[in-house]
Amino acid sequence: MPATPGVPAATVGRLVTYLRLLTAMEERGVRTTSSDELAGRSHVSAFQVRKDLAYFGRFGTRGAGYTVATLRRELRRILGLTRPWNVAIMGMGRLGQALADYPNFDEYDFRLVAAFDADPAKAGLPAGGLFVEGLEVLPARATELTIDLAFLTVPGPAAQAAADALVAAGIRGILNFAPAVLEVPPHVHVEPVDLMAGLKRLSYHVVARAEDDAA
Amino acid sequence: MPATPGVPAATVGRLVTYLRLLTAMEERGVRTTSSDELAGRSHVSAFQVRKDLAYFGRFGTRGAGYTVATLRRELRRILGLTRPWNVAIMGMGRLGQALADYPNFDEYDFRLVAAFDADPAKAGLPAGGLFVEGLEVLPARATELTIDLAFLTVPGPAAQAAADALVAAGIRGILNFAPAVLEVPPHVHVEPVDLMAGLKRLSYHVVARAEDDAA
DNA sequence: TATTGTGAACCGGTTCACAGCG
DNA sequence: CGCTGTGAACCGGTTCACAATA
Repeated sequence: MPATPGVPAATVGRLVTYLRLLTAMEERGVRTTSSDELAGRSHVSAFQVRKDLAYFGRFGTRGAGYTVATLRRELRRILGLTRPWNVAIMGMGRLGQALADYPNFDEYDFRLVAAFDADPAKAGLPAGGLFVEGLEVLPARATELTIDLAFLTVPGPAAQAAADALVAAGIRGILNFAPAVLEVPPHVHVEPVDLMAGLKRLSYHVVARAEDDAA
Repeated sequence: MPATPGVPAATVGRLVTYLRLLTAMEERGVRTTSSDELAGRSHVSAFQVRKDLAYFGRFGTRGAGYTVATLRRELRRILGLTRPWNVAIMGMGRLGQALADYPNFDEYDFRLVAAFDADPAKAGLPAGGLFVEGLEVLPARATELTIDLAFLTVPGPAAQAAADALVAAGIRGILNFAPAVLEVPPHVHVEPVDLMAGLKRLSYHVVARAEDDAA
C-alpha cells in the first residue's frame, strides 16, 4: 500500500476533476480514455495528468490509454471515497439550512448524520430529515454516531470556538465556510470554502484583466 | 499606476485574508499592526506578508509597522473593492435561492441585481428582494443593469451553456459553484467554489493523515 | 532599536524529452 | 506504432538574510 508521501495539494484537486470526468464518461458508456483527453477536459497538460497519477501507481496501458472503469475505481480508492463518511453540520443559519437540504451528499456515501447550533432556540427544528441539536450533546453524539467530518457554517467570530468543539469531539476534517483562518491540531484537516473570499478574488482578477486590456 | 504583472494567485488569496484581519482590527479600534501580527493570524510567515505587499508598493513604516486604516484602504483598492459590483445569480435551485437570501453581499458594495433561471416555471418567483427572470431577457438586462459578475449555480451538465450565455451577455467574472471546468474567453475570469469537490479533497486528506499516524 | 522592503538562494511543482512497453 | 510512465530540466513562488530607515 503506497504511503503517498509528498503529494501536492494541487494534485489532489485535479484528481477530483479527473474522477468527475471519468464518472461522466462511464455514464455515457465510454470504455477507454487517454491522458490527452482527460487533460483537454480539465484544462491541464497531458504531462500533468500522467504525473498526477504517477504519484499513486501505474493505471494505464502503454499504447492504449486508460480503462475508464478501472481508473475511476482507483481514483475513488485514492481519494478515500469507497467508504462512508458521516458528516455533521455546525451552525444552522441560512447556509447550514441550505446545505442540510442539499440533495447530492449521498453521492459517494457522504451521510449527513447530525446538525448542531449554539442557539437553544433552534434545537428541535427540522433540518434536511434531521432535527437540530444543541452544542452540549455534540461530544456524546459524535462518539455515538462516529462523526468523521463537519461543515462549519457559523459566523466568522464564532468559527474558532466552534472548530475547537468539533476537534474536541474527535472530528478529523472540517469544510470551513466561515470567513476565518482556523487553528486546529495537525491530525485535523481544514478545507476552506469561503464564498465572500472567492468573490473578492474575483474582483481583483476582473480589475487586473481590465487593466491588462487597457495596456 | 502599477500594472501589477505576475502576481501569484496565492498572493491574491492571502491579501483577502489580510484585509479581513485589518477590518476586524479597525473595528476593535486597533491603530497599528506589523507583518508579524498579520502573519500569525493568517498562518503564514512574516516574510510572506511583506513579499505579498511588495508586489503592489510600500505601505509600512520601517521600525514601526503598518497603520491599520491605511493598509486596509490600500488592500481594498488593490482588490478592486472600492467600486460597486453588480452581481447576478444564474440558476435558482436551492443553492441559488440560498445565495439570494445571503445577507452579506452589501459588504464592499456587491449588489445583487438580477436572478435568472432557464426553467420558465420559475419566472416571477421571489428571490432575495428580486424576482426570477427567464434566460431570454439576460442579454437585455445585462446591458441595462451593467451586470459585472455572476454566481453560476446550475447543475453540472448545464454549466457550460449557462456560462456561454453569461459571457455573451458581457459578464467578466464568474463565481462557479457548478461541478464543471468552464471554457471561457481570456477576458473572463472564473473562480471555482465547488462544494462537493472540497468535500472530496477533505476525504483524501483525512485518509492520508490517518495513514501517516499509522506509519 | 525595531521593523519594513528586497535581491538572492532555495525548493517544490510543472514541464519536458524520451525510455518503456503493450 | 502509440501512449504511458518517469528522471531531469526548468521555473515560479517561498524563504531567507540583510540593507534601508523611521
